[in-house]
Amino acid sequence: MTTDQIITRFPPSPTGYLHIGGARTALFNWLFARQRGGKFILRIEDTDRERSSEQATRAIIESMEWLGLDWDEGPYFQSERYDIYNSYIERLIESGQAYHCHCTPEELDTRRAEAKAKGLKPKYDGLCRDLGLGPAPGSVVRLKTPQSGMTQFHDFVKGTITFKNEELDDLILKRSDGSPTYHMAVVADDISLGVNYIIRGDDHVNNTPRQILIYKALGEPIPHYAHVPMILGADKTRLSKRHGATSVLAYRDMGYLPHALLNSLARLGWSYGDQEKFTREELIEKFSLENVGKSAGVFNAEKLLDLNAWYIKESSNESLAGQLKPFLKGLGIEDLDERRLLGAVGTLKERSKTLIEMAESARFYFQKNLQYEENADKKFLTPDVMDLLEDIKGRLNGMAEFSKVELEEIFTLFLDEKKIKLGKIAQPLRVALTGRTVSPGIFEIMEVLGKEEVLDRLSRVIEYIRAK
RNA sequence: GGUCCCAUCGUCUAGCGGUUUAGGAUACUGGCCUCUCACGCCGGAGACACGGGUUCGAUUCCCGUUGGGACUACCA
Repeated sequence: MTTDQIITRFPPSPTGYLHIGGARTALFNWLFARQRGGKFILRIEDTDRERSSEQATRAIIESMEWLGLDWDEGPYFQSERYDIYNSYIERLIESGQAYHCHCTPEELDTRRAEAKAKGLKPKYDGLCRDLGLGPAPGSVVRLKTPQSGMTQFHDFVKGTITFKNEELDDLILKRSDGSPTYHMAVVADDISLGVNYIIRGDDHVNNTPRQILIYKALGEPIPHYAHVPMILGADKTRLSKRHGATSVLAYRDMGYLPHALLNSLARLGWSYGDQEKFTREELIEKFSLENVGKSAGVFNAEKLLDLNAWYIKESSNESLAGQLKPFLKGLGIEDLDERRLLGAVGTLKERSKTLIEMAESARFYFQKNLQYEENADKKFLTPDVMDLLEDIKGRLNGMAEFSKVELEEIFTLFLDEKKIKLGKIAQPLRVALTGRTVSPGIFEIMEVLGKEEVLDRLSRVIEYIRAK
């Protein structure tokens, strides 16, 4: 049994950051390879030297790493593989499947314009096709495309797609400056790297017959194809900067968990019944090209936010604490007490949708000399709660075990004696301890803060009210 | 213009001829819970683009219309 190993690849061109559309393509390739025990290759398509940058390459790699999409081979750089492309082009010329063309771009333009004027297709007219020309300065190499018949392929998501060969023209394989064109480089790379499953955006559907023709001319086996629908912006047009955050790294910086993004990307275009949440392992196990939908979709940032909140809630305090630190640092909070951080995260994780939000909510735990928010101050730090706060302070001071359970007991007793509801004292207390009207439960906060800190903050607020 | 692809709630989607008063998620919304916020729970509103076929029966199959998208380069 010759079960060929499945080999997939992700070939971004380093002309910008990795956006979520590219990330999803990478994800699908990665999932497919991982599920089938295959190999996943990263290849940087940097043949366009004008637009490619090293910075973009770094951003792409950083994005892939952050998402945890690890590759088994590469990154390969097309700019370093010209010898390979040339050898394939030579093969094609020698076998008569490609030819040298001396038409200049200017000539082509005018002939194209003429053809268009006559209502004909603006494709290459084949002038040099049978001239048996040799290489010359400024000449290019073109593929001798069959002029009749069909090129057909089976697509794992779209089904069978057919093109008439007469629609295709003799595409250029090698430019006049000696560099390979996109189609040539892709095919040569995929052949030489053994790529046998090509999963890419459906903007490549029209490129597929051209590339298949190159495979055929070379006598190489044609890979399997799956064209996944594109991701659109909210206005249903192609994703671009004006659609807000589209780069993977932007989501990292906005405090999203990598798995939340991954999960959300997986569900955009792919589905598994009604299931919405998947672990990494489930994604690998359950992914299938058959369940990838055919139509383009709009990225739903609100849903991502909800997923993120859910994954934050599910994460361990330890893991969150580690991920939260850079965000706290961004707020100027550093060198913090590890125990308190862990406790803080524990109280905040079920009420934070992003790590940024969590960091902001966590501030009060680490700040000395809290600023009381103006409205909170006015509404809750009033003279009539002074006595209650004093009383509580005394009781807390007498506590040996400063835990949530003990605190609740103390308070139950206190409220009972004073014949008041918790609501009466909870908000003033919250403002005293956090400076704000919104926070985790007051007993949780007190436990995390610890007895000493709580007493400090109470003393301070009592002084503050008295001084008013 | 030509070629190719696509079309279920605002959005992501389930549905693969009858089991559907079209299900889930999110967002919106009413209520409950409650020390604030959030979570959670219960409920509401919200979709098969249109027109022809095929069929006993179409959201599901076929054709057309409309609408979107992609490609059409010596970009990738």
